[in-house]
Amino acid sequence: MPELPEVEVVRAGLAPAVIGARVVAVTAHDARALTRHDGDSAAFEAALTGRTFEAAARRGKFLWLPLRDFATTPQALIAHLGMSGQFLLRPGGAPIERHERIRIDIAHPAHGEVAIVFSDQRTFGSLALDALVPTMDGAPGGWGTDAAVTPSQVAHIARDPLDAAFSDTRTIAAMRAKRSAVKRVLLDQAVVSGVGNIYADEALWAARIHPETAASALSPEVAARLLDEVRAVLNRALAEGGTSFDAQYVNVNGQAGYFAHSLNAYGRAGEPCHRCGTPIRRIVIGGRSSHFCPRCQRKR
DNA sequence: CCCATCCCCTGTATGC
DNA sequence: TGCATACAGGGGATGG
Repeated sequence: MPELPEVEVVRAGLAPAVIGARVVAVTAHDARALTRHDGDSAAFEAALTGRTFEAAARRGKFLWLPLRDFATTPQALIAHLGMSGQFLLRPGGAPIERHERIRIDIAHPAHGEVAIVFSDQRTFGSLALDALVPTMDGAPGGWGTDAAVTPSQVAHIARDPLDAAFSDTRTIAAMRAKRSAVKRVLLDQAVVSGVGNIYADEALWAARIHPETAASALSPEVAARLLDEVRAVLNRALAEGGTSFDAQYVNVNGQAGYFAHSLNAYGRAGEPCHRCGTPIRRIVIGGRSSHFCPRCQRKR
């Protein structure tokens, strides 16, 4: 479940099940789900078995579960869901899922035996064990953790707009330093994280900005308004459990979110704009489809 | 730095 | 009906 709201739904679902739980067994069915891991499947299984999860954290679209220290370098199990990754919580011994890639059997002091199933149709998602490194700004690494660390693979990812330590001022400056189309800049996880193709289109529609506008051409005020709309749409989607078009995008219990009903631009090519009735247009920017209202979102 | 292109995969919808 | 093609919410690598 790719974008921030969907990933946060997963993080929040995992947290109560995994915090304080000990890994009893790990089964990596498919090595493609370990492309981020430095080592083979056997090494991953061995390194994770016996460890205890201490938290469930997230920054942007990255998730990580910090592991209780073994008096070595602090580590976390890191996950990126890619396009179609899912974490499903199942009873211990539950049958294998259709696109199951990795299974982590845990024992929780209160909930007993649970299987964490990482399932992924398109295999762009992956898990890894990664070292935790200090954050640049000394603030907590992300949602769900007080520790000022992130996995090394997350160090280059900007804070997301729902992060308490997110800086509007710095993000606006970073956006305006780019001459690329604002749509591309919203998708650049090193500038602002957590925004994907759906919510970029929705925020631009709400802010009435044409997606091909150069980010550098936005005034500080307009950039600030765009950022406010990004935050607003992420919060609304989160409140509705995320956006689900099909069975790929579900929470840890396999349930879909409701935000698809609230979309104003994404996937609505040819349908009337909810503000002015003009048909929504679809163009390609940076190889990704972009949906906008040609009347409300003028290029200036 | 910026940009376009390609890659990793599987499944579904669409057009011929 | 079969077959080819386009497209899908991600990110990273590469070459110009």
